Amino acid sequence: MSEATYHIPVTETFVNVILPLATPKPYTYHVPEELIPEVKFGLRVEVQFGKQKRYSGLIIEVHQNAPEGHRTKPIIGIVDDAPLINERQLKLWNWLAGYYGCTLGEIMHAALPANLKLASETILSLSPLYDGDFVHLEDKEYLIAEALTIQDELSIEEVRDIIGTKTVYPLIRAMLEKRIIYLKEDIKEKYKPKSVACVKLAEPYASDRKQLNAAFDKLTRSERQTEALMAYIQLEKQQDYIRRQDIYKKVNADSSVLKAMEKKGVFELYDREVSRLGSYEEETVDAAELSEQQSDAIERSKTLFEKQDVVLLHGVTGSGKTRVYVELIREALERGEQVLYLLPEIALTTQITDRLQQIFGDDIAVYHSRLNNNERVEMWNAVLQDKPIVLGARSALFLPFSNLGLIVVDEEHDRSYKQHDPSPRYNGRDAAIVLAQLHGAKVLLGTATPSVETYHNVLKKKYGLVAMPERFGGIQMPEILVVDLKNEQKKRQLQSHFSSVLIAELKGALERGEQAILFQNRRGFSPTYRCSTCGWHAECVHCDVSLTYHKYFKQLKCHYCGYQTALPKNCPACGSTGLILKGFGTEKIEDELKIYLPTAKIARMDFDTVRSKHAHAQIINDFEEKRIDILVGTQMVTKGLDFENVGIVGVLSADQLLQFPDFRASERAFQLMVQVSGRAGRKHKRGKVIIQAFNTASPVLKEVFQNDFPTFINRELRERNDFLYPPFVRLIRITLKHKKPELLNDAAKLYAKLLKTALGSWVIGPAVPYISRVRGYYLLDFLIKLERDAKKIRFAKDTVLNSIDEMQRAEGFSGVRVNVDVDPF
DNA sequence: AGCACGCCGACT
DNA sequence: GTCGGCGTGCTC
Repeated sequence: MSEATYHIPVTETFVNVILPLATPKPYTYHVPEELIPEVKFGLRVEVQFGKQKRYSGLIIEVHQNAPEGHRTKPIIGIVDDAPLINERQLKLWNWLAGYYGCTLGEIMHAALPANLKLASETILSLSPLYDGDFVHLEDKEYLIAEALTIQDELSIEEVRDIIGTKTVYPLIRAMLEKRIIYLKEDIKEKYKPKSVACVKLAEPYASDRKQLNAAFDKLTRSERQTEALMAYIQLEKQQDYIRRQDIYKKVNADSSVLKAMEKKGVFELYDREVSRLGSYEEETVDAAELSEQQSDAIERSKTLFEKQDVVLLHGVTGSGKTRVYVELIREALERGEQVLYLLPEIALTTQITDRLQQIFGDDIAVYHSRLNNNERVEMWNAVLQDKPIVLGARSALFLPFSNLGLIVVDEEHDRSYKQHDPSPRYNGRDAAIVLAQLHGAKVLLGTATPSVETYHNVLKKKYGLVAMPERFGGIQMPEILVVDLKNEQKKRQLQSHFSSVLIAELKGALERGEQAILFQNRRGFSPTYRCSTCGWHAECVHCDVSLTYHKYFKQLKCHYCGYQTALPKNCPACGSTGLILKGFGTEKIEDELKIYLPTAKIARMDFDTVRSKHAHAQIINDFEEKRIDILVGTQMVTKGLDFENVGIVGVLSADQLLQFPDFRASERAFQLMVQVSGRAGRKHKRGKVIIQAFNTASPVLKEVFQNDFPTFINRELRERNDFLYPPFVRLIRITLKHKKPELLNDAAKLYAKLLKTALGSWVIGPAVPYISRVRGYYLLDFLIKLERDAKKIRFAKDTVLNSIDEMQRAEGFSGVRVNVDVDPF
């Protein structure tokens, strides 16, 4: 043999992995030889990240390019058999990260169900090498060692609790060195399939029924066992699989009976994995017959879709938009395509889900915030296995669709499509349009009150338009009355917050057996508690907001951070006892209505009354079944509810809607008032809407009153154009946060300089926002207005992000938190 | 998001 | 002095 040993040049294989963290970029790991054939896009791999933590990350690239400048760690293992995401999803993620200025990790964190994101936990145990002599231990070491004799394992968090300090690592390291304890890093699969205890026939009986007699012969001595076998044979005819529980119920047996039969070789006991997602058991029904307007809308949508990707279905409340969606969904299914139907979270009531399930049965799955972590994983898997229709809130657009043909974005105008708090701050409607493009799918935006940007896109012919101006079944639009509260006050007819007209109409409705909905855009009893002598008012200690009085809890509460405190009897500033509650919320309306209408059954629907899991559905159900006469509520009562017997809808204070301090106040007020009006008068009779206002001169009120969308949209577009607001410009809001106001100011000055050097006069700020402090953090805002020019916008976003880095690199500013919000309103 | 390192104020 | 909090930088 020659001296030259043939060294086969093995090219190393690497994978780029995203971790569900806010780190800016993917990380590169090398792949051990034995795993090379298995790695591919979309699989989760277990990797070490940092000194000891391990995570499951997602492979987004497999390549042979060794990274320069640093070593790589190996991947520890592969978690999945099949990819968890597809390439289109990654494209969507990349678009979101680029557009909304966040990291892929943050997107991944938002996109994947919690139970698919695995992270290791550090666990302490008592070392078997340790002799158990506690004498030489320090106090804290003793505490830990003692705890470990009681329970075998401790998490880091538990150690912190025992010691009572935040820093525990030095202690842990010391104990490790003394070999008192050892550490293990556990990464556990969090998803647990649900299984049920089942039973089946053992062989040979399972495959050869003729031998069943022999089985019966084995059981002659036990009546129970014979019965159980008979029960099995009977159940088998109706069910695909038989739960042991089914047998127990039928023959009053317990596990001992089946165990005995297993021993005799008649039955086999096994556990079967079952879905947590309920299946639809009832017969599906045909959708209702189409009205002429609906057939026209369907035809027109289809024609428009030949040339356009996005169509707005502008249909008044009660026009039957859902019926149009149903038809278009059905046709997409017939073409073998998947459909995503998006709704704002709180409109995802059983009213809409039941209706669609009756039509589509098990073809539809519902994805909403009430699902638990295991159910979410099962939804994810169901979509991986090509579930045809998904109905869900905005996060449903992260599900692993392979073949979308249609996305319905219902209540397109609804602002809760925009996520505000944790990054990614994305708009579900806009992301849905991008997702559709990636699939070559069509988007149907539906609403009775189109958003200004959507309608602008219609006017620019970017989107098609289908209008449904008539209500279904020839029902009339409600009659709208605007009541001038100044006038009522002058005539001394105002009873608390109720005009004489409203009270009279409510009484009339009750007498006729009709129901009513009252809308007040504030929860709690009273939004301010103030001193009539010196003007002091109760404020949150952590936030720059006034505290709301909640009568039920007898507490003042902060709606931003949850802080609560008792009502002081004397003014903390001047000692005066002249403290008064000012303003009103839903709780007060409910309370006082009971005085004026003592016989009415009144209920309230707001954040405070729907906290528990089924409360929301319960209230809606009670209202449907007429156990409630008058429903008082916040915006919740405006969304996605269809009731048949609502004679009166009241808006208690239109002023509050119109006074909001941002450029969307008019738009939102118009939408809310029209939406809530739409709840009135569905069957047989024309409904009435009563809008109370002190300032009746607002053009928006007139536009609502006259049901005049064209005038509203024209006026609104003109104003947006004049004052440079969306849709004529793009907005980016940057919020800087820090606990120390002086430091925040200095950081903001530096940041302002950096931004303004690059972007000039488009930068507005730093400005103290409407709420200047939240949860102990002071806030300063920047607003950037940008021309709608892709290159300039890209440049601006890069500048925004780079300047954050630069600002934070400056001495002392690294602790300044920064939120970037693209299209913030 | 952790975790280590290093600086600094409040205790023995 | 030293302990523990907190700001800062880094993780393939």
